[in-house]
Formats: sequence, structure tokens, C-alpha cells
Amino acid sequence: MPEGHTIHRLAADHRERFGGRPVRVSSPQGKFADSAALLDGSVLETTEAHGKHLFLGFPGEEWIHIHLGLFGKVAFGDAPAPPPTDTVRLRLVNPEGYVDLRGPTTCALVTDAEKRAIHDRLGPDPLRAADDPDKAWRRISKSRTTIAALLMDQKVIAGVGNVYRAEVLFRHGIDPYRTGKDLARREWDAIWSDLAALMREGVRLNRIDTVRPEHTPEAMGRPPRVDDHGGEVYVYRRTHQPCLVCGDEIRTAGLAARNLFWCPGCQTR
DNA sequence: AGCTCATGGCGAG
DNA sequence: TCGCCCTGAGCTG
Repeated sequence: MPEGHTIHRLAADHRERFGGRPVRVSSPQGKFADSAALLDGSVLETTEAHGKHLFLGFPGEEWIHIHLGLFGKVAFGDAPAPPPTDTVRLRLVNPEGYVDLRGPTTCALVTDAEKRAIHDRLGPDPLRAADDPDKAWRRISKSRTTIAALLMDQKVIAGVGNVYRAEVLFRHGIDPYRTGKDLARREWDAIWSDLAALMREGVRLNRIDTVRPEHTPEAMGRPPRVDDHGGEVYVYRRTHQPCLVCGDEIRTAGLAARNLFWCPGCQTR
């Protein structure tokens, strides 16, 4: 489930459960063992998220930098912690509970300077209140790349993944193959503020819901849908199913090694 | 048991 | 653009 909302939720959950107190740090799987030993017993001072990157802050401006990638998973639990399985890259433990990290693309100890370099190469994040959408607009408005690809480019905008990409373009009636140059400023402003609202709701519910109340199955008099990813969506993984709004068949195509989903009836050039 | 696929991202060519 | 890395669920057989 790792799009930006998941990471911001993880930052809050780590802070709430482990922040401000000493934590036991270990790496049962071994790949983070040396760094875990250095941090073991120190205080988790703060946590932070930028896009899909999670940072756990320890004394001396040392940070655990975590990126879940496609497969990474985090599991919280109450004490007593069960024996870890051999895929647990990072385990934090305190008297009340534990958290296990499995399968991340990145789990590394970084300095404050290295952390700043990561922030510097990321675009603005709709979930970071101080971030400036103009920074993204400056790149988008000059680009011949499709808006679908630009939304997934973390250097342009941080935190949007394949689900939010497909859904926000649907909600604004924008054909995914339009280029950045062809996007109007007011369309970008609407996309940014919609992403901020959708992703904030994603943090709260810990899942992605994008269907407006008037289009829910109940409101439309249709049988309830079962989405295997847990949320209610318009187009994501609904290939060949009828659009909830216009009834056209949802299409899919490969774009930069990812699946793109859209409704040809609702999303125009 | 083995295959495919997944809400990511990197580096080689 | 492709191959590769990380893991696990849901198939197939």
C-alpha cells in the first residue's frame, strides 16, 4: 500500500508508539544489523515523511531512512513481540509493543546532510503543508512528457503513486496522455488541492478512497463493489468494467513500466 | 513447487 | 526500455 499517504501515516504511528523514549533496535534478517547495534537503546526523537520516504530521527542528527518500494510492509503489534521471522529487516521494541519492517527497497542509516540531499531531489508533497505547488508547476508547464508520467515522477511531485495518479486524472476529466505543456494552470491548481484532500483522507483512513458520495454504488442503485485493495476507486484496476459515471469501458495500457487506467469517455484531451 | 503479479525506483545500455 | 532488487498472496498444477 505504499503511496505517500501510507508513509505519512507510518510517520505518525511510529511517533505515537515509539517517540520520545528509548527503543530496542534490531535487524533479525541481518542487512541492517550493524546500524541497528549502533542505535540500540537510544531515543527515537522524531519522525518525518516526504513523499514515499520515511525518516526516523535519533540523537546526533542520525536518521533511519526507509523506502518501502513496491513490496515493503510494516506491521505494528503489542508486547510481547513474537520471535521475528527471518525477513524482518528492522524491528523496534519498547515495553508496550513492537514494529517490524519487511522487504523495503531502502533501510539505511543516514546523516542529516544525506537526509537533506534526499529532500532536495524530491518535488513538493501535497501532504507537507509548507510545500509549494508552483515548484511542480514550473516543471510541468514546460514539459512535453505526459501528465500521467509527470505525476509519477517523484522529482516533480512527491508521494503520488499509481492509484492516486489514475484517480486524480479521472476526477478532473483529464486524458492521461496530455502533455504537461497542454495542462492549464487552473487544472494543475485543482489537481494539487484535490490530491492534498484525498491524501489527507488517505492518512486518516489508511486506505485510498476517491469515489464521490454521489457515485457510490449505494447512491447509484448498484450492487456494492468489492475492491481487493480496500478502497473505493473509479478506474484503478477496473479494466473492462463500466465507468461508474458514463458507463464506458475502463481502459488500461502500459506507461513507463506501470499500468495506467482511465475512462475514455470521461477523460478528454 | 512454481509461476505471476503488485500502490517503486535504480542503473546499465 | 529493460533487467534487477526487495516480499508475499493468489493462483496453477
